Amino acid sequence: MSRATIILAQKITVQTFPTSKFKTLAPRSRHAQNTHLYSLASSSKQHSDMSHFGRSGPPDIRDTFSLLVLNITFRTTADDLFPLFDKYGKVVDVFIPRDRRTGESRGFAFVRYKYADEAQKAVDKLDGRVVDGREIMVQFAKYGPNAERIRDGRIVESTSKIKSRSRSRSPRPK
DNA sequence: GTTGAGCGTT
Repeated sequence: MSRATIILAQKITVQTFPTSKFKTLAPRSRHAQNTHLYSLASSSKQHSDMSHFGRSGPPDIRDTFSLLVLNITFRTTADDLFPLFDKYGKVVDVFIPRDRRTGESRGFAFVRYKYADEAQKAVDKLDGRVVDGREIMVQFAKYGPNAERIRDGRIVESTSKIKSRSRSRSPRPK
């Protein structure tokens, strides 16, 4: 109950965790660099340290439209792509697949938009643009969740399902 | 430390 007890406890804590132990976490932090930086769940734009790995799957892919971004530089990160793509619409998530062993980028990325028209506009505006000295190619993702939505590089889903920005949240049946 | 057609994580 004395202060000496607290000080003793602090010393024990320091001895239990030597500073050398933390070096193992420092070098390979590239894994959290390119993955899922932006999600709707987190209202604020978190930084690279925030990756929802460990949770169950992708953040929130309900009614999103994925774009495939090809021919990007191997050192281009999601932090570089997000400001560029977010200018043309609401970007829900940016994901860069990486090699599981080396952690290197595979040279392409997926950018998910919330609305279809904004995604289409990003394709028109950013396809062929030079990013980090390379000409990127932006197109709708052919495979994956919204494969049936895409025909010939455009969205052919029934427009009744693609509503305007006012998406009313229907009450969830129990 | 490099490379260059392609379609993605729990």
